[in-house]
Amino acid sequence: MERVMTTERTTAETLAKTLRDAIIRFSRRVRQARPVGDLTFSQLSALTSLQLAGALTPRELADMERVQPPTMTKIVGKLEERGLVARTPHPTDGRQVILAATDEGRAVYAFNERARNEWLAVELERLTPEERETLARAAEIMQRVARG
Amino acid sequence: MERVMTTERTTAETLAKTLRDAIIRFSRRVRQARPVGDLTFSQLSALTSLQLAGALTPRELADMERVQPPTMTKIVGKLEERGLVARTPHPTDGRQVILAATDEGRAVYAFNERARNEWLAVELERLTPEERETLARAAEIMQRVARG
DNA sequence: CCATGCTCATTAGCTAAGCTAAGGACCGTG
DNA sequence: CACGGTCCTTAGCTTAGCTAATGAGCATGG
Repeated sequence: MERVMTTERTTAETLAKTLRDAIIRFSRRVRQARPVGDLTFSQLSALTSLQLAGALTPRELADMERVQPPTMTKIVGKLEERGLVARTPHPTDGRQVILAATDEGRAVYAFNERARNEWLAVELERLTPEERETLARAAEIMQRVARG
Repeated sequence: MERVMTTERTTAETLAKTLRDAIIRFSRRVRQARPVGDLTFSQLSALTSLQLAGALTPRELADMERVQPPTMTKIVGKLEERGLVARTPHPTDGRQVILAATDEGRAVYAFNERARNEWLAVELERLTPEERETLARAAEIMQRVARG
């Protein structure tokens, strides 16, 4: 029992390091392939959450995206500058605002949903179906871990 | 054939989005769990590469880490401030320097190799062996994709 | 030996995004 | 009404990503 736990622990630690390294390299590579002017990871992720949820308060969006509210204020500020997100007063609470994707934001979201020229999608296309399946499963596991 | 390719393309695009979302959430979560004062992802990754390679020029390290040289200059500067990395003149080229981990840097690396209290390692320990295997395989695939 | 083109690392300047602390407006409750 | 709590934003700081520029140094050809 002690030996089994030690083995699992060693495996988990090695995996933690391996995963961290892989993610940082992968993320950098994807970022480098992003055309200048396109939305950043954080912006696109926020827009996606907004689109899927319909409308959210900044607090809700920050929680969903796993950042603190001031960070989300900044990200949303950028999206708003680009006309992709709009704010309206909250119906019942004067402290709050409601964020929602604009028509243009929805168009950008839809475009990203089917970005045929995107470097990452092209690279993933070159993997075997098994490898893609592995990545899909890993993504699901990571989302679960991130939710805590 | 056309249908198969369309299916693969759709799958790859969906996977690209899924993977991006998972990675950004996961990365943020791991970052939030990092004790104040610990090395950042980028710093730890650079230190790891240095440790494993023994010694590198800034250019080599930047290439290995997939960033531009000025970025690596900054990251290394931080590591140097903390006494984890040292510079020596290049033996034959006056333009270059050699970077290597210090004794302290090696100790930090070794500590991170077996960080038993690290949040991520603890979380990974709670997964099934199959799930860990999936993540390990995914990490390998991501490294390969990142190398291009 | 000299001129030239190239390479190296760094600095400068900018952007983005992460955090905590603080401030002001607003809400809910006793 | 007073108070405690919540909301979003601003302020201030850090880290890290990029491109452009700079000055030192190297390699090569004449």
